[in-house]
Amino acid sequence: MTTLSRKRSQKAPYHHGDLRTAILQTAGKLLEEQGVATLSLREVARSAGVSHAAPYRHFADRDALLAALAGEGFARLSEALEAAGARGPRARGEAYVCFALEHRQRFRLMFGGLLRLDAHPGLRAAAARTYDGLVRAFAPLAGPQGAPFAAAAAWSLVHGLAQLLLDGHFPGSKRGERETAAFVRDVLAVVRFARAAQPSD
Amino acid sequence: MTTLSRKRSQKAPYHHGDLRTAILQTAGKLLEEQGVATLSLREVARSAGVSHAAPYRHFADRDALLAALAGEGFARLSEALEAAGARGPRARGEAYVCFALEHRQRFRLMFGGLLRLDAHPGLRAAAARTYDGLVRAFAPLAGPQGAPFAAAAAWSLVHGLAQLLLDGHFPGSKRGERETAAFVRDVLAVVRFARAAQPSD
DNA sequence: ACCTGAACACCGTTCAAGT
DNA sequence: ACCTGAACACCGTTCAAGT
Repeated sequence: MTTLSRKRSQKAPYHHGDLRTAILQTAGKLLEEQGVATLSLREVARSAGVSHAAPYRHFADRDALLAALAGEGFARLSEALEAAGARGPRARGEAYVCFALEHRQRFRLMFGGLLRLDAHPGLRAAAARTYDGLVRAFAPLAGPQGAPFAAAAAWSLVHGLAQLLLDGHFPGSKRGERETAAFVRDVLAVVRFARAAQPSD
Repeated sequence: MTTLSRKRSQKAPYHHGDLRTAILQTAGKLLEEQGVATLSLREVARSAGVSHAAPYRHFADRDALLAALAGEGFARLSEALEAAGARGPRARGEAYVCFALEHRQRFRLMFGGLLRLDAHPGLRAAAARTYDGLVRAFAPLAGPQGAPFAAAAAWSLVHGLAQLLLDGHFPGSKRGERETAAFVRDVLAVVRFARAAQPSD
């Protein structure tokens, strides 16, 4: 049943052309539906229509698949932040929270601590790009020596807000998208970043 | 066969007096050593010296044990925050980050999203006490109507900072306690909370 | 009341064997 | 090169049976 040479074989032969991509897609869908904890390699394989050993041709083990999914997540997050960042720092912050709320399980996988960044090449780099983007964005606002701290504070703020919203820790956070967006705006609006750090005691 | 009537039996009969507590302690130790992902009920039982089915007398399932561990965590976090809060809001924030760094896996369990707060009675209440303490602490600083937003912002800030530090997302965060504490101070020092929210566009 | 041992269905991982 | 099926050690959970 593939395009050029072969016509209507009964069963697809080995795979549908790119099993690695197919597995990542299937796993991504299952991840978002049910979370990391119950995401099994065997179910992914079943769902992709291959034997339970087939994924091992493309991923060293379950952790490697999870790391690939997290890597995709960091890349998409960076893209979303860069796109929104053009409309200013506040839009960037809101985009961060949006990403978390729209890809809940992916976000949890990225920051849940199941994956050690050091153990997976490329994953740390993908994560670092997110931070770099923030530092660049804050350089004009906080001055050269203040930028890393301001960027760290800003990232912490939106990251914590996203995480606590996901967990439902704020009273009344079960409301709709509209109300959540307003809550996010109001929380972010209350914060100011000082141009320079003060002596800390 | 209990304390009064029995002297030196060969083997302890059923358990060492309070299996529930023993399991919680063993599980807490194993959790901190190896993380949630690989914490198995069977290993806890083995490590506590009972059969693998014994824990089910005290916990409905693995999730219930994890929820109990998380509940302990929220209670201890609240205590630590109240104690430090007497020395001012900044000390409270630093105590939050300290707790996360000193109980890394417990903290991840509390906020990793493996447990749905609604599914475990008492867990949400324990978590809510943390937020309540923050709102009370921010009432004098941010005014009555600003307090919830300021408290949410403050919690988000220290929570995100803790989480990102745990994951090693800040360059150079592999240094010692001293340097980490200084970094935390500098990041927190850069943030100001406005008395009232401004129009958001 | 509290714990044990066997049993079941599932999983991650490996490996010889197939095409 | 890429995939399969059997196999192994492990796990969560249940349940009849022991004390």
